[in-house]
Amino acid sequence: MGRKRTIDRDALLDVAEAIVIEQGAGKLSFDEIAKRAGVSKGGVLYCFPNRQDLVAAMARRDLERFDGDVANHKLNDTTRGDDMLAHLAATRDENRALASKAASLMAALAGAPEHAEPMRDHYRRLLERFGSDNERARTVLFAAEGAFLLRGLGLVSLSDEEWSSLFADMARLYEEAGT
Amino acid sequence: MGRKRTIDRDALLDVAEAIVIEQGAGKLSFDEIAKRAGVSKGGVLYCFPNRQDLVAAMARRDLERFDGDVANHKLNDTTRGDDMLAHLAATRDENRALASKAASLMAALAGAPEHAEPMRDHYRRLLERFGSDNERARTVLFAAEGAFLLRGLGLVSLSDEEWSSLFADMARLYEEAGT
DNA sequence: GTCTATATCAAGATAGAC
DNA sequence: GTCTATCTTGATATAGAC
Repeated sequence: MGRKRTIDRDALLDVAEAIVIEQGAGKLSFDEIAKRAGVSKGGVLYCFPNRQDLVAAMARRDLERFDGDVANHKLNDTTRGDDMLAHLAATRDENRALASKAASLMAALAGAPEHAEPMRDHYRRLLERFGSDNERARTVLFAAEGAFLLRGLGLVSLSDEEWSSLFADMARLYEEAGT
Repeated sequence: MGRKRTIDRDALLDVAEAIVIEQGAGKLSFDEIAKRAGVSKGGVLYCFPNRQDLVAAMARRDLERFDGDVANHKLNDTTRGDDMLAHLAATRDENRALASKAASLMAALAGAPEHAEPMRDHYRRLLERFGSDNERARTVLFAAEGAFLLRGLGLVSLSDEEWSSLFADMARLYEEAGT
């Protein structure tokens, strides 16, 4: 067994994710992660030197998952391979618990310029891809993100029907502009 | 002098606001408020029994100020007394530092259902006023809030021109739908 | 190189003195 | 009604075991 036993970073992220989903980002602590993961607090801190790094890692993993969702929607859906329609569909279908966690993470990262870089990068790419030559697309993008964030933060409640028709309206706006 | 000397809650909120603007909501502490306001930490905690109450009070004051801004835009502007256009104009013109603070507070309140009530109320009223019979208005509202939040949280950067034209597009969308 | 145990320090909160 | 003293928790740093 030359194989070194190392703490599974990804498993720690799973645990952290569960805590955030259950109790919100505010209740996320190294102690709690350590307890649930069955390692020492120091072990957790060896993997993630501080809170911001931990949150940033969670956000990064989340963004990758979301990009995967978008790619799936591009292939399987009524999006006809259109990037924006796939993005809207992925945002619309995001699981509520995960959306709430994502919003919570974004909030936790704000004001930590250093660690928010993956997040800023995500939005930079979105704006480049959609917004540079198409003003309407940019507006639609902000509408989707606004709805996603406000629902995720628990600041608005929308029924499933309202949610669907909201995103349908966004898609309509986007497609009309392309005409 | 039967007049009891009481700590000026509003002055404490001013101090807290200054800290959040300078250093972000994460750096807001009772110690710092007490030091700057020249009272004891216990005195501050007497006025605001805990962190969430403090943040909630800041948010409430903010929302009142914003409502005032909207009212002004309704009177003075090219909004022709239209509620939505006034709301868009007020959101567009929000001072950057204050917007950043507001976004920071929203983030801090999320996940504290109890204390986020004024905020949820704000959005509930907005959706009732604008979104109940007009789907397009709802979409535009989310676009404005999305842009406001993402910029406030420092996750997107938009030039002044981009910002203006984004809000111009929202106003256009809203007005077209009313036709 | 990876982790545990322990120490330190900041900040929220409480009890009770004034 | 305000302040002092103190408790507790959690983030982070360090020392050194494996």
